[in-house]
Amino acid sequence: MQTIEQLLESKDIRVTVMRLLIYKFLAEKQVAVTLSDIENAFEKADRTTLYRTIKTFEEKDIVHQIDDGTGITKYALCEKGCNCEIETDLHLHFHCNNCNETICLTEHKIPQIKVPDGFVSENVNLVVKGICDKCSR
Amino acid sequence: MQTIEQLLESKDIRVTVMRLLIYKFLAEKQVAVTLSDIENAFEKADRTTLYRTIKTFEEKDIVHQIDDGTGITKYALCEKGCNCEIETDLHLHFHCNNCNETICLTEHKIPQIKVPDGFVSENVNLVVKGICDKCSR
DNA sequence: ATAACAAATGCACTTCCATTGCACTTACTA
DNA sequence: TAGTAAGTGCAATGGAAGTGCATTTGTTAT
Repeated sequence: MQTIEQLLESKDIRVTVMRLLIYKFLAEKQVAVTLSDIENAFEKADRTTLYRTIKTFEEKDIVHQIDDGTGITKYALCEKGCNCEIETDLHLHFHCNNCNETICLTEHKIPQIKVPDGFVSENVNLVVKGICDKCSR
Repeated sequence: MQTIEQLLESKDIRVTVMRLLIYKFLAEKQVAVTLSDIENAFEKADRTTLYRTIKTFEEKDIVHQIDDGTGITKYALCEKGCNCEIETDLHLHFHCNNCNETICLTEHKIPQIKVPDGFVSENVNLVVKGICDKCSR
């Protein structure tokens, strides 16, 4: 079990207090979060810092960006072994129309999508919308 | 073959010059367009009018909204028989990373997606990104 | 230890798109 | 044809993303 510090270092990310806090925040959350969510959780920190931290995490494949169709980009921690940069590893996201939360269904891989001749598929984004398990109970 | 006027009337949309023009514009386009695209095509018209016209069309299922991940919402005319409000009729969209255009692949239905127990799927949004046939030649 | 440098942070500002309120105009209806 | 409802145009707002620059913090080499 490696510490967060070790994880960050292994990804060539300098360890700072802010980054540790943001990482922990993301780790606690089971759902994808918006920048505003993070902002509200860290009222003392500047939005720019949070923004750039997330961008750094994204570049280094610590978080991945999710576009769930709400118009606001969300972010979620990559799971161990999540190779979100590799096309074949893409998982789908579930957006709850009730609680408005977006969840990574990591174990649900996206089926191979056929595109017409001449089209080259590089990337697939699949969002299922509906009611999540918490809300459907 | 029904005229555009008849189509609009059948959907309870009052026929106006502006609406006819916007409909024709959308019909000519083979790709999904942004509000700005429409705005540029009708420099004399106000942005608000275009915006609200599109929203009206959307409510009446004449156009459907596409979120291709560029952050800018696009719109495309529903094909005849396109029941975009019905889950099983969802088609996928292809976004070209080169020319930045988004195309409805109407004939490509989205495969049935399985979600975990407790989750209720109401809607599926699938965007494939890559290179379109025009750009890959 | 500390000077020097690089990276991280905070503040202010900008841009872009979506959306709304209100006044005015156009189109249907009695 | 007058009255009313809907459509349109102008102005303004708001939210989110992104950038420039000064300041602070952390790292490295002397």
